[in-house]
This record gives sequence, structure tokens and C-alpha cells, in this order.
Amino acid sequence: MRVAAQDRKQQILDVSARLFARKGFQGTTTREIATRARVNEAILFRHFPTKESLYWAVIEDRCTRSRRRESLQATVDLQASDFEVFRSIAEDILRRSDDDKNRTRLLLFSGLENHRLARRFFKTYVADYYRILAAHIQRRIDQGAFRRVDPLLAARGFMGMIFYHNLVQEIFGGGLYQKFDAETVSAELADTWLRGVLAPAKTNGNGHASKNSGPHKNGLHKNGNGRKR
Amino acid sequence: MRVAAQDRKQQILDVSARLFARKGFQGTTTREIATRARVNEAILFRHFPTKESLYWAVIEDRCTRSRRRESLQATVDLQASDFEVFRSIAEDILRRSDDDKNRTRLLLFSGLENHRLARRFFKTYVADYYRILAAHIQRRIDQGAFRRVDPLLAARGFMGMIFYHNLVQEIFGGGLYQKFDAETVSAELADTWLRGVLAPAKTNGNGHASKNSGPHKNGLHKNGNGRKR
DNA sequence: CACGCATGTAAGTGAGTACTTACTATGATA
DNA sequence: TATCATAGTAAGTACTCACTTACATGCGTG
Repeated sequence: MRVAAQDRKQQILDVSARLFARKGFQGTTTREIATRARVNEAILFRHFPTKESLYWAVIEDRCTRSRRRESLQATVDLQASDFEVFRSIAEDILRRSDDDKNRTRLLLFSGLENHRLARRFFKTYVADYYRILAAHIQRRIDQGAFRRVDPLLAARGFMGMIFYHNLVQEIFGGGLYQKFDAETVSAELADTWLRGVLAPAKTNGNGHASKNSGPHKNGLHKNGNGRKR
Repeated sequence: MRVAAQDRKQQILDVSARLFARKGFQGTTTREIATRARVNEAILFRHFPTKESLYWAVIEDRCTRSRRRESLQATVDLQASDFEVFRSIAEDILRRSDDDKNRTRLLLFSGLENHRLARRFFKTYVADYYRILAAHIQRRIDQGAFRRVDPLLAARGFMGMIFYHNLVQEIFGGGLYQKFDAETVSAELADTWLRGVLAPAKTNGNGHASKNSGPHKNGLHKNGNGRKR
């Protein structure tokens, strides 16, 4: 049946994205893409000259559709406590749509399978992401709230905690042995990282001898004022 | 030329390991393995009935050869300061042999390409690794040195910082924009994480107002005594 | 030497692979 | 209604894949 070219193209991209994410470039056949998209294989090659061009179209598409950066920027701009900012970033990463999971697999596959071309994907999808984070960290350092750490490295450290946990749970089925819910994980990891970068308390000999477990209640994490913007 | 079966087998395993690590299971052809190992393709199939069985033999081989766990256990058993323990673990991961890099790629590929079978690899190569780490963290919690965090989650957090940094640098060429040397990275990430899990200072209103950059000099990180073992 | 078996190789096999070709069906426009 | 660019298809093409077959070679034993 006849479908408008643009719709068909998008449909092929959607189907391909799922398959490439699940099986990688090498593991996905054009025939399977065609079958699952319920189109003739020749139609694939009318829209995309080669399998590889289809692959990069998928990645391009997946990159530009992502609203992750904007979401991060919004969270960071929010005048919330440090803890709330980082906890919600973590939770955002942990509670992910199927689309996000596909994107991660696509990113990993492209990084492993192809050295050169994956970098663009990485750059637009990941590097910019934690550049925003690093900028925020730099601001907090300038304000005297955080220690003088390398902002990029600290951002990577934070992202690493979350990303790695996610990787273990989703790719390697780490969840078989122990389940963690996103709320607990994001709170605890954000708490740990934040304590690690916060500037040491200045003079008051008080406060953080807290025996209460919940980090939310911990006075350390209030930030609230003194922001530049 | 005639070669003893055992040697040939090992030679094939070595060549295969490099190729599977670089290109994944799907991306590696038996012909290429044979060519690079300078043997006839038929010989592959005399030693290993199928390509898949060769793949798992490679993984098995790479798993059992790794001395990573023992190395970690030794580091942890060392009666050094917390900082020194975690810094050296981090550095150990960051300064890696080509063998280690291959193992990581192999692990990632197997996780992405195959859901079920990769878990065994993961279990023996990774899960056990941070179980040791978690046990150490638990000990330090019991001793009152660390906060009451979830040991497994904290271990994953630490590993994540290091692993992710490594991933970004090696797989995605994050080093294009900025180079980090292993020493700086391991010191700074270990420092951050450690500050994050250390129990808050009890009563003394001093100490960590340190303006000096080097974490080594920081009194916080001394551990030294009071170990159970 | 001759036997027997392990080690080696050239030349396949059928089943896929990405990609093409030659052709038909559709529907908006003149 | 005739035109024509576009959407669709069946049946290929040349090639590569994992894996096999039939046969040649070395080599420690009786």
C-alpha cells in the first residue's frame, strides 16, 4: 500500500533504531529491517543508498530527538538545593524510557563497532551533556560551595556512578542478584558524590553528626541562595 | 608446519581474543581469524566445533587468566590509609595493559550482543570484583569509619566513576578534547568518593578546612589502625 | 620399513549478505 | 483521459559467511 515518502522513511528509521540498538550494526540485516517494517527490501535502498547511511541516519535522528540536554539545563537552572538538583539528574537517568535505553545501546554499539564515526554521536549526545553539568559545578566552586575539583572530571565521576549502575542493571542483569529502586539509588549516589565535592564546613562545629539515615533531612544539602544568575 | 595441538589452540585463542574484542562476535569472520593466526580455516574447526564455541573458549580463557581479583584482595588487605587503598585501586584500573583493554571490550560486546551468556563472564570478571570491594566497605562501616551506606551500591559508585572515565577516554576518544593522566584522575576521583562515604567528623572542630590542593596531605584520609582482621 | 594417527591443506557447500534490475501500480495534475 | 513522477514489487546479482569434504603430509611406534 502506498504511503507518503516521509512517513515511510520515519517508519524505517524507527524500526531500524530498535534493531540496531538490540543487535548492533553487524548483527542487523537489511532483510530483517524490511520484514519488520513490512516493506520490500528494495524500498530501504530507495530511501537510504546503503545500510551504513541508514545507520547514521538512525543515529542522527536519535540524537536530534533527544531532549535530554534541555531537561538537564532546566534542572540545573532550577533554584533548588544541590542535593535536589543532583538527585533529580540521577533519577532522570535511572528512570528511562525505552527510547533512552535504545539510545544507550546504540551509543555503546557504535562506540565499540566503529572508532571514528561514533564520536559525533558521543559528542552531541553525551559530551555536551556533561559539559553543562561541568559548567554548573564550576559555578558552585566559584561560589565557594564546592571544593576546587576539576569540574569536567567531577561531572564524569557523577555521571559514571549513575551510568555504570544502570549498565550493570540493564546490560548485565545485575538486577538478578539484587534489585535497587531508582529512588534509593539516585538519592544515595547523589548524596555520596555531593558530600565528596562540597567544600568543608568552615567554622561551626556542628551539624553533620547526623545519625538519621535519610539524606534529605540533612542540613548539608541546603543551598538555596547566593546564586549568580 | 606442524605445531603441537595445545600451542596451536592457544595461538588461535590469542588471535581470536584480539579480534573479538575489536569487532565483536558478529563483526569477526572465521576467515580473518585463520588468516591472522596463519592457519588454514579448517584447522579452526578441528580445534573448536563452531565459531560460538571458540568465542566462549576465548572468554573462558580471558576470565581465568585475569589476576585482577587477587590483586584487589591484596590491595584491600594492605594496611594502608583508605585514600591509598582506593587511589591505588583506581590507578590499577586506569593504567591497564592491552590485555585488560581487550577484556573490557570483550565484556561490553558480549553484554550487548548476547543477553544470556554474557552474565557468566560478567559474574566472574566483574561482580566478584566489587563484591570484594563491598566487603571491605562493609568492614569500614562496622568500624565506624564510613557512613552507613549500602556497600554494594557504594562499591558500584566508586567503580562507576573509574570505569566510566575509562570508557569515555578509550572507547569514545574523550581524550581528544582533554587529556587526563592516570595519577591525577585516580587521586581526585578516589578523594571525592572517599569524602562522600567517610563518616562525618565527630567532635573536633578542625582539620578539613584545608586549602592545600593535594589530597594526600589531608589528615582525613589516615586510617591505619583498629582493623578487625 | 610400514602402520596408524594426528596435523595440515585446497577446494568446495549451501545458506545468507547487501544491494540491483526490470517491471507494475497509484494518484495528483494537464 | 492521458501523462508522469513517485511508490511498490519479484526476482535476481555477486559475494561472503560458517562450516565440510577429500586428500596429502609428517612422525613416533611395531
